[in-house]
Amino acid sequence: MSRHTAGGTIASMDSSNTRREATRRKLFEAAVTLIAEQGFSSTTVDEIAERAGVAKGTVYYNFASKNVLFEELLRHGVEMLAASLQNAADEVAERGGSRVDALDAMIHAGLYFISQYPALTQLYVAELWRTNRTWNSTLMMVRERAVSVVADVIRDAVAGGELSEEIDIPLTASALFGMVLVAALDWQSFQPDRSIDDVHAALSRLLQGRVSGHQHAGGAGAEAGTCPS
Amino acid sequence: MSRHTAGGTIASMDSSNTRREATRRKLFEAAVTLIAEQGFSSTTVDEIAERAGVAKGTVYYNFASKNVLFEELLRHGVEMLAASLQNAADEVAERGGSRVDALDAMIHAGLYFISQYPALTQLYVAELWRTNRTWNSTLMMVRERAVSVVADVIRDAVAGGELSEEIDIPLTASALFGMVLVAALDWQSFQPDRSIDDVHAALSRLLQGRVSGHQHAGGAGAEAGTCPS
DNA sequence: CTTTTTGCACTGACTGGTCAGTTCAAGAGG
DNA sequence: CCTCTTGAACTGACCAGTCAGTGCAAAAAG
Repeated sequence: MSRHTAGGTIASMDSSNTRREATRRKLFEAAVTLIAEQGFSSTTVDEIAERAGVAKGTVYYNFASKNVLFEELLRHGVEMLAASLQNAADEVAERGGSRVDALDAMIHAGLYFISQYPALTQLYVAELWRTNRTWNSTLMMVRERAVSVVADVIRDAVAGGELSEEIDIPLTASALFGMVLVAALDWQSFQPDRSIDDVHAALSRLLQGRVSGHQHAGGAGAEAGTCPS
Repeated sequence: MSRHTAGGTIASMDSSNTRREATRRKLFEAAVTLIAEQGFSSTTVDEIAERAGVAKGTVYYNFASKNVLFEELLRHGVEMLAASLQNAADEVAERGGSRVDALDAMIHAGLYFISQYPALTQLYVAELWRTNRTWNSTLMMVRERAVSVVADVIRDAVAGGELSEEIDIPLTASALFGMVLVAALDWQSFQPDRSIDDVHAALSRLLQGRVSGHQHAGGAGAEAGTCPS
């Protein structure tokens, strides 16, 4: 019989109240910053424990291994990001905005997320394209989860005629994702004083093709030389 | 004593066809793939030596330490990339193309470079935004070197009236860089069969604002450029 | 009410293994 | 003969994971 709470099953789910859950959260927080700074391999479990203010044994009481701690961290993080992006898109849809507006809102949400969790973002970028790593499948899933939110909106926009049918949906989603990712990391690293709206406006401008002053007036040659055929 | 290596950095510059230089190149090649796969910390010097087909002692005869080997690798790699981008831009300029054409050519050159040196690219992405690392200043320099090539062309384009004066040059350069980087890594990782021109066309389309089907009146004219099929 | 039991959550010294870097004598090569 | 390479043995630091033990609050027993 479990002496604590009535049902053991529920007790383990019950996230916010238990002492254990608080410890896990502290460990996540400690791990994410340390790993973002130093990388996974050069971050020691002792460091994580110290930063979290617990003993090393506690880490192993709460997570099966350093690897498992990291995987759960990745999963937890990407759920937050995906939810945040999805939410931004949904809000625009409810308000009756277009899909393109939704994409724009997602860029804003992405920028906001990165500004809130810069360490988590650094960490993803650093690990996402690495091969031969034990947690590769987790990383795959994580990437898919994030990019597909963007791809879905693009797909809807194409279906609704808002975007050209000729665009390459997965590639465009990736490119968009990368654009926001790298621009945001540079923003955070090198121009942290700029406002999010400022950065957002710059990216929007780039995307909407309003970068060029006199568009394609005479510049039809933009890719004339590059087309193979 | 091992000081001959430290002092011999310059000496090794002039001798480009010595036996030693060949060994160094083999070590670079071995190191870049291993580190891209596993990360710096979890790649051992023994592994690098084995992959390069030399003895461990040789590694330390040629490089002062594992760290120094890595730093020289980073420098060497970014010089190749910067030269490649610059070259693409210069060729367009010589042919009398516009700056926007030069940007487009740089995207192509970037894609090509990444397809040629995927491991090097992975490695940069993984390390570029990391803080608190011994070789941080090297990384800073490396990033600056690469992005500034792009930024310079954008600046010229703005000065020449080809691009709007309202664009944010450094941020746009970063965003562009990130777009190509992430799209290329996804291409290599998940759709390696696609041709470079196909990927290039998709990115050009995204950039030129011709993604949207009926948004900008100006974009309609050039729509013929659906090169891939 | 008090005493005892139970077991969760946590502790931190310890272990066994790994790895960067060293050393050096014996070649290889040009 | 001087530069470069080999290969193996060695050192010492560092680190993931273990385990015997502690503290505590709630439940059971008295």
